Amino acid sequence: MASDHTRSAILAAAERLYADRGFGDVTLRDIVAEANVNLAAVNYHFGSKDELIAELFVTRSIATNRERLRELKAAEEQGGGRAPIEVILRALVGPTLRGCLGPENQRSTAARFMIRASIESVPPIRRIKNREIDHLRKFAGAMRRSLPDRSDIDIHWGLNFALAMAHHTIRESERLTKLSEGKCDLDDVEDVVARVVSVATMALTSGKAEAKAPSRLAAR
Amino acid sequence: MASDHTRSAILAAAERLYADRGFGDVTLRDIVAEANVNLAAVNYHFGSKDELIAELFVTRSIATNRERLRELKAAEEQGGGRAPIEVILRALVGPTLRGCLGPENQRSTAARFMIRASIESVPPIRRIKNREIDHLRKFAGAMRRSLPDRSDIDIHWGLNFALAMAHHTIRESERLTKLSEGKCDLDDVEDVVARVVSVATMALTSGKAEAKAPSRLAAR
DNA sequence: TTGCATTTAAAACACTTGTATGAAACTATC
DNA sequence: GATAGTTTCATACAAGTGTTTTAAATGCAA
Repeated sequence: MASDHTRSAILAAAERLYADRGFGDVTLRDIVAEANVNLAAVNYHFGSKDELIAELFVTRSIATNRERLRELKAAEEQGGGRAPIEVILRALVGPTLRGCLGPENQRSTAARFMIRASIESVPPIRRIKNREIDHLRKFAGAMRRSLPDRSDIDIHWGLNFALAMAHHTIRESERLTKLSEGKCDLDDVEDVVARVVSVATMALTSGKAEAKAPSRLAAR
Repeated sequence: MASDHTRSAILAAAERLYADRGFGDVTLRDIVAEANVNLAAVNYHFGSKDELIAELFVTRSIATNRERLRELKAAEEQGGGRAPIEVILRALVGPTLRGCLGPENQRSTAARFMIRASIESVPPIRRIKNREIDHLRKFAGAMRRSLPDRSDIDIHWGLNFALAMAHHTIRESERLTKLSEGKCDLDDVEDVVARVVSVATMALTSGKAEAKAPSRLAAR
């Protein structure tokens, strides 16, 4: 692999095109034209179109997952094995939201690519997402340690709702902006994170086991 | 249009195949084989493949939207123009969840088709969904009337989060079941509705304007 | 340079896709 | 029962797809 020039040109061109026009109508010929390389180069370097897409997605998502786990681990170590639920939730949804929203990220190729991946759900990407369960289990475990009085059911529903709010906000960010006539500011990512964490925390702490220590809500 | 036999056979076959295998790998030839009709019949009766898909989706979603508005209108009339926020939220997410989850619905073709439509987001369906904004605006209006002290921003975030939880739960129902090892019971639709409504209500009533009348949480 | 593996190149392959065509079969009306 | 309009059918079409092939070029080591 002398220079990797062709290979990385393909990756960059593919990510750009997919980000702009979606997976549906970008062909290998579009990609190689954009990258100024030969058509056969894609199959030579990646084996198939699907493997190219998979590599693009894996690259971006392991970065996010690593950041998630880093934040989670740091929080649990600092709390002696038990992190506050808000911090856990922030570690869960923060990296994803920061990676896709925000004034600069909105225009970054990587961010737009990940939004597309979240919207269109093409087979190679779905396969990778299915392997994400082990990753999520770590968060379920941390949440259980943080809220030992809550049932497993509640924990999983809270996890589900937290991911729901984060992913849906990313995926439908355009519609939310239009619906609210620009009032909901998606460029202020930390505000979005705080809102999601706040609601998810309420979901997890309200009701049954609330008596002992009504956890402080995440900052507005 | 003598009998409509061919036309409805195509619709039924298409919905079944799309529900089972997704939009990605179902061709017109698959559909006409399943329906036992001629290939050209699809273009004759529907004009194009996209229009066939659109008709399938429109049929199902106007039913849901009508039910949503019916519940909303009934609630507002009963309350003299102001319905409790829980009831509004229930009208928003109830019909959708009931249409896609539940022990029988899970296996109904229509439900599985709508889940697919929610996951794959193919162009003709996306076009229709984009026209849904006016519909959602009616709910935003009702929510504003119900919670006059909340800012428009909060209202729209609440609306966004409610839809997020409902749609994500539908879309990722399989993963949630796997992740929770079957503990989260998605067959009990009314429990799911209650959970979503409860969390969304908290999102909309906590903090700033909570003082006056802390709304009763939706039943567990 | 010579030899060898890696990389690029052009072309064609094999196949699937949605759609269009034109004739045949059918249905209902006069 | 002939006719006009509708529906069905077999088939062809045209375009586009990812992938393969075969050969040429390139880079690197001996």
